[in-house]
Amino acid sequence: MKVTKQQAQANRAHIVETASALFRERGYDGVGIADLMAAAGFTQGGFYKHFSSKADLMAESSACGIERSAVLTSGSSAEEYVRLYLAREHRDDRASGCTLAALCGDAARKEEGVRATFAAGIETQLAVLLKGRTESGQADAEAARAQCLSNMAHALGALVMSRACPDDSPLADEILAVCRDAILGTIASRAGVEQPN
Amino acid sequence: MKVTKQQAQANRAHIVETASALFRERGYDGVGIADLMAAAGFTQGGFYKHFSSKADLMAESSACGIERSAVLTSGSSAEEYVRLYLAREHRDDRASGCTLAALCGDAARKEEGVRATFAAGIETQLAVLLKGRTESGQADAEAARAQCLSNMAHALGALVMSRACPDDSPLADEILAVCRDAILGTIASRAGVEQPN
DNA sequence: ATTATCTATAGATCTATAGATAATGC
DNA sequence: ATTATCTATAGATCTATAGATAATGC
Repeated sequence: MKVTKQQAQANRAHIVETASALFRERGYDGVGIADLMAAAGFTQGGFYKHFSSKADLMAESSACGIERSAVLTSGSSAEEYVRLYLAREHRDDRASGCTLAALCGDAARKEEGVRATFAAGIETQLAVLLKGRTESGQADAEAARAQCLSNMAHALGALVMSRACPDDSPLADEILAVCRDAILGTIASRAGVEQPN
Repeated sequence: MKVTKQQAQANRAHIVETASALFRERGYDGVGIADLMAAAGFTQGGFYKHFSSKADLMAESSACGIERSAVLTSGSSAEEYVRLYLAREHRDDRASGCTLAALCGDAARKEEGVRATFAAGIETQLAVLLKGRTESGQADAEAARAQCLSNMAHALGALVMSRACPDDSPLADEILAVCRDAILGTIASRAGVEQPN
């Protein structure tokens, strides 16, 4: 029954990734330890050799999911990012979509450890969005940070509002469309102002 | 033990309001029937003479909470609304704050009935925001609707992101501040364009 | 007679632990 | 000898129902 240390580490990582997807899909309270371990191919009893508690796993799997999408999107332009983020495909696929959007409502009610992970994740995603930009002055750098943070909140709000609507609701699509255009507008107006410099 | 029909109706309404606040504070899955009924001053057994199921109450209490804030905010200007919505006081008081923001993440995973309530609530709130405005043409009316919907998503996103951060986190305050300024900017620029007409 | 509320409980969860098993690792 | 995983279960939930109680409503 015992496996090699290397295999045990791989099993642990697999449990974290399975949890990341399941939590995004059903919420922290919608996934039991037995559910999760079965989905990962194990029985529930083994869980506590890997994690000290469910809250411990909530923080670790959320950090993993946020890190994963930061890496995935680090090559995209701001415009591409917005278009993909506010697409129907993303809205309808919570399990592999944005962790911040899928779980921020749940995280707000969980212990400090989970929320610290979220704050760190927001900073990680913000760093990705700011990566291509090279503002010269202090004031410009602050303005760039403010604009990216505002755009993140705008896109996240659109996604969670759209998901709260019934399936195939026109309103759900309208929300994505109007916010996509509004955010793309802020990106375009910035390009218009800065490129001439 | 029995009470008058009038009293029973009042008791029912009181349970709905208690549920509305508790759900906003702890989420749908964070409030049990026994919890709720005790908070309202009853025992759990009486619940099912008033409601057919917990899901039934989730939809009704959410509709009640959304309706309540629509009425409350119907006298405010767009600017006042944004300032109150993105204030620390609102962020830190989920129980009496925006129902859409407090529960949209939960609602996304609940049955169609709850989500239909949310879509209707978004339209209700949108109607309040558009009330003072009298656009002449079809195109202007559509643009006004798009802008209000976009601003709603932006503000809601800022609130839920801020709430997902640890208590007293600088990032949580920063999110509120940058989004408040960004949204106020869209309102001011509209005023600048339209007032000269 | 009807019924709003109460007490009590059935049946199904869920987190976490205890102890057994069978493989690794020294 | 150690330990990753398994089976089994304790103890605490939670939704919903059954039946008793004591008041209203006709």
